Amino acid sequence: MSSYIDQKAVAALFHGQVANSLKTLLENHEISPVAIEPFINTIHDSFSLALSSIYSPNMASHVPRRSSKKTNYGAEDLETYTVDSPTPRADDGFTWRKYGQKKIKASPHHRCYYRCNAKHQNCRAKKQVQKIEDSPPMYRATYLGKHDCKAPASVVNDDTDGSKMIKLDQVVSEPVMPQLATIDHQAIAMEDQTTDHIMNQDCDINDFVVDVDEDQFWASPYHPFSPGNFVFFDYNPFHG
DNA sequence: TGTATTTGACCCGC
DNA sequence: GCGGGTCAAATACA
Repeated sequence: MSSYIDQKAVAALFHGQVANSLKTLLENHEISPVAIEPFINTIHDSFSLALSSIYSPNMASHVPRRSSKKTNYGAEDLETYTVDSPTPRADDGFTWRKYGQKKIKASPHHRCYYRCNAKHQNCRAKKQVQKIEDSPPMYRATYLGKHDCKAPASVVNDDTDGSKMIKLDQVVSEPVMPQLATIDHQAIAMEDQTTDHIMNQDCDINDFVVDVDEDQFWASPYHPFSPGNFVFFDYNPFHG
């Protein structure tokens, strides 16, 4: 458990290395103060996420846990995990279709039910979103089951120095791949709390960490400043 | 007109 | 019976 926490914190800190890009842009006078804001938000949120990963009592919520209730109407034994976020984000890389909303007794807020809306793909993944705090606003998304559909992002190999590159199929305003990391054989979703801020400011920065052949890294396409370019933050705590 | 959302009813486990 | 999850008709919207 602590291993996962450390890795998540490290991952978030690596994410904060977007500061390097900001530094370069500032040195070259390439961007305006307005354009800087997404970077600042990214850096700020990355460190906040890192700290929360270490200290937050909610960190246990990121651990995959079995659903205690056996409803789901014939669904298989689903592995679930939860992600807390200050925004009720829906753009987590998949298209979700809302199919229900329920008032929960134990909470003053409604719980919303979504299922994967992948076209022509019989995906049975589901998602529940519920507001768990008012101030500051905090939402908890519970993901149930695995996606049978193809994620809207693809992984391609890069010939250079063994790096692997994430290529988004969608660009601005399209959903962002959720940050799925597999650590110790546990599926863990790492919420990118920064993406919403950035997306809301019409800045196309999509960041995610993936696990490919046990090598983890950040890939950050920095549109519109350097369209088509990806910045890699090699991250591999195992190979230190 | 097709698609997504809303919402009350129904189903199921405890 | 209660509470949570799902269904499906009605409604909204592009």
